[in-house]
Amino acid sequence: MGTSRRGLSALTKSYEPGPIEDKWYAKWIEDGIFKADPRADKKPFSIVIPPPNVTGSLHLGHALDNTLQDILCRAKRMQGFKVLWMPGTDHAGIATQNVVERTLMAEGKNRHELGREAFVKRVWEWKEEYGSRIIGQLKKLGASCDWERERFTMDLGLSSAVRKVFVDLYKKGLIYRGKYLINWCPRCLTALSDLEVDHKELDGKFYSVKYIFADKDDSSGLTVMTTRPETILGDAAIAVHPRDERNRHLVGRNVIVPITGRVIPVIEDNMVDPEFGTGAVKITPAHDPNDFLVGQRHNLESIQVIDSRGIMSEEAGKYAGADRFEARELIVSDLRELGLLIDASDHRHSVGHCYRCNTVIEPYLSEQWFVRTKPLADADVAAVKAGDIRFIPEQWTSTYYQWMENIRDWCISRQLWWGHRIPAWYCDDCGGVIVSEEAPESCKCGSKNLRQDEDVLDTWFSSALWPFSTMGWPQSTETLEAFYPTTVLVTGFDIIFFWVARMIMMGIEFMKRPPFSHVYIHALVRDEHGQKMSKSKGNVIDPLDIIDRHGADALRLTLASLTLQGRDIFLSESRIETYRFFLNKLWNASRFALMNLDDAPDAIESPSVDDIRHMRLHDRWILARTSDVIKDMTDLIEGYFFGESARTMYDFVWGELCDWYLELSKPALRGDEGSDRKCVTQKILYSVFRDVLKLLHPIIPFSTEELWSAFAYGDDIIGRGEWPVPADYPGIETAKSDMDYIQGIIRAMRNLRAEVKLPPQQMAPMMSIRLEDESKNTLVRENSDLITLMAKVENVEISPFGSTKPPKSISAVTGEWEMFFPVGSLLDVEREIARIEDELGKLTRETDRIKGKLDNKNFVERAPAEVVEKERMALEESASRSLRLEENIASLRRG
RNA sequence: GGGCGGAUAGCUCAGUGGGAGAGCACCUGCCUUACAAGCAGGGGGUCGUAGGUUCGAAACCUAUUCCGCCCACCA
Repeated sequence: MGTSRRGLSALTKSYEPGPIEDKWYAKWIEDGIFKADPRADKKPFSIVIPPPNVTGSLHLGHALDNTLQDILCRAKRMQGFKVLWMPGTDHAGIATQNVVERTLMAEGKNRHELGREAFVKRVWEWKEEYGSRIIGQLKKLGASCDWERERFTMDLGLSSAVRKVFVDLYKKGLIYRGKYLINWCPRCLTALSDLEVDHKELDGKFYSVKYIFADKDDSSGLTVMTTRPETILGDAAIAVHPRDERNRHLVGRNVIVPITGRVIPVIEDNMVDPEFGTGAVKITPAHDPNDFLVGQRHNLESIQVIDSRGIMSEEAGKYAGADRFEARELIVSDLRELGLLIDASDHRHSVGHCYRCNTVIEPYLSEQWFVRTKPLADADVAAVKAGDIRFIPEQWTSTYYQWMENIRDWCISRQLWWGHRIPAWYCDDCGGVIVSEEAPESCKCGSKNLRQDEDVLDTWFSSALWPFSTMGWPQSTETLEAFYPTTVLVTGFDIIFFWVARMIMMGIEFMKRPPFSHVYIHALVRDEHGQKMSKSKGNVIDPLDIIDRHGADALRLTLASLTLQGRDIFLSESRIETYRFFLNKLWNASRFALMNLDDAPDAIESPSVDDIRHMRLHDRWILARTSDVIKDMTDLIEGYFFGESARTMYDFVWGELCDWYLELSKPALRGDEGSDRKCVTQKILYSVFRDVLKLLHPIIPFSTEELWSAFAYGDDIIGRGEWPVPADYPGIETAKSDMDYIQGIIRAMRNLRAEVKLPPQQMAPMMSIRLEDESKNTLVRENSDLITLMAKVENVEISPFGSTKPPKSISAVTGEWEMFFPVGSLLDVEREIARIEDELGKLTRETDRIKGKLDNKNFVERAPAEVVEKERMALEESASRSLRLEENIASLRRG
């Protein structure tokens, strides 16, 4: 007996995550296993992290997103890929500026007192202090990013990429500047893109207002309906539909705007729905997006009565200085007094809100920069249609098309201080505009009075470049060469338009290739009742708190298990416990195995083909099932079936390995030391646990790593280990159906025991069980005691019948105590040889077919290289498989 | 208005043509030398509704109801 080198004594009696996790994370970093080597001679696999906001603290969305990415990266490393997982953070313009402004406010200051330069400096300081917090939290989760490559969207390199992209698009005419009606947040005091507006249904009033005709002798008028009476002050026309029989006679007449007394024309425009309301619409070009378009078509004046702060402007006359909502009330009451308010009915309608501060958006006329998106979007739709980009689950494809095909120009300028300043300069002398990557010395007119545009870019502009800007673009780098395009993007559906679509846009435009071939869209994490988690509801589960109490592995396993394609995740504490219990089960099963390997020779190994002779049914069965699970897991990971893969392991480890194999292996393990039976069982434990730990490692890296080291499988930490390969022992396929049969019988017997209330540990001399088939033939008669049964499974006898399903009926009779239990079978050598030979035949025919194909000159020369390569690999594979099968036959004959 | 998803056990959800399942909760019995964070057994569902296809439907088709989400310029 060799000295034990296994770490049983080091294993606590139950699974305690705390100290293990920090220890292993430090070791992984020290060993540099997360580093991506672009020069490695391996197939590439790359992911760029969805950069969390620097303001952020790890929430469950991040936890899920990064768990899934980590599972993929770790599995791919084990499968022999060179893996790059690119980490970093986003400067998150408005969000970060708001946070820092709040800290200023607490000091009784505001950013304007500080001035732009000092304020931006202050944000940088804030970023240096807090920006790394989320990175530390990702490490807690176990994220295997290549941290040495960490990027920030406002790094020097990324900033120069931003300027280059801006200038290029400007030169191509895809970026322009102009005065348009945009979404404006009166609190943040900046423009927002259409996407940054949240539409919410609100209860409001629908006011019917009378506009008197301007003709001196006519005191009648027409009625229009509005939800925003305060904009009456900015009315420039009344519009009706050209084919509206009810109203078309009004066209050409003039009406008097209530309160202001301004005289405006009645015009015709297709935008009006003749069926809706009175069929006549007031047109306020400066305060409504539709009206703005009508105003442009008819060359109407834009009268701005609300300013950037949402306050009525000088143009609003006596209402000037009032808040827009106050003004609404005042005007309604004035209209009522004037007798011009016909009606005010309740009306539910959708109102835009700022996605950052929830303030009601004001359509606001101002000078902004835009990206002309239509020409870019066409190529992006084409890329998805051509299959260059695949959405998983597929249903998101149509969502993407729908948006891309109806895309509108993207307002990219923001009136903020934190962000990438727009690289445009204005000449105070000639009024010219210079767009350039670097600050120009002077204007074309020779003037040096140049001012840079005050605005910064939408934060999503820089994140749109993330997949290539982080890899060093616009320089050409080894990293880009090796890892662009990335393999898969993993993110939530909430940023498909904000981010995914725009990355595709920029990737195709600047790299000529889509930035990723797969987009895995995962669900939202909600609370156990399906409610969105929010601080106000008090239903937030903090992942860091979960990690503290249950460990990162428990959280990761829970999230992975609940991730089923296309379905939201409802999370609760009790659910996390379920999976923590699993970790404990795995832990204790490992302790059991280690205990029984402890007296094994040091040089323990996997079972060999010759060992099959000493195996019992359950031995062959567990090897077969392990092989199945390896194959399943490989496919499931490849297809992004996270929930299914976690479930597969859960069910296999708990329901098969622990519940059945470990129990059935006990008699052999208690046998004489060095006996063939004991030795072969030890080999099986050794090899099955090795494969199980490997398969679980991507999902629960910390605990598997700890167990791996306790098993002393090798000096290599598990992250460098290879992905397991399905073993091919003779006789294991038939073991599965035979085992099914036995399990059926055992379950039936336990059932019966419970029904007749047979105490545990007690033999039942007066009871036997008779199992019958459908024709009432007695198949099995057995004493019901479980221990006896186990002993019987151990001493297998040859079965006279070949049924693969348990008998239909079972009845208990009292009678003589009779032992007769022909369960399962020993390996039927002749039958197994015949089966293998049959398989070998099929394999030979397949080999011949491929050989023929490869001998065909046309095929080799004309077919795509990868197809030919695939066939070559298939040939190699089947050749080595034939060899294995022949060895198996030889071994069976020897035995 | 357009699009998408869901409806299966008390709860949360698997199950893509042939025995209705898991976890949690509940009941019964067990501290059996890996694990009481465990083991064994059990109760509980006309698979939203109505048609259709099929020898056979929880699954496929059609219609319908309810719930959730996304998009959209309904003044």
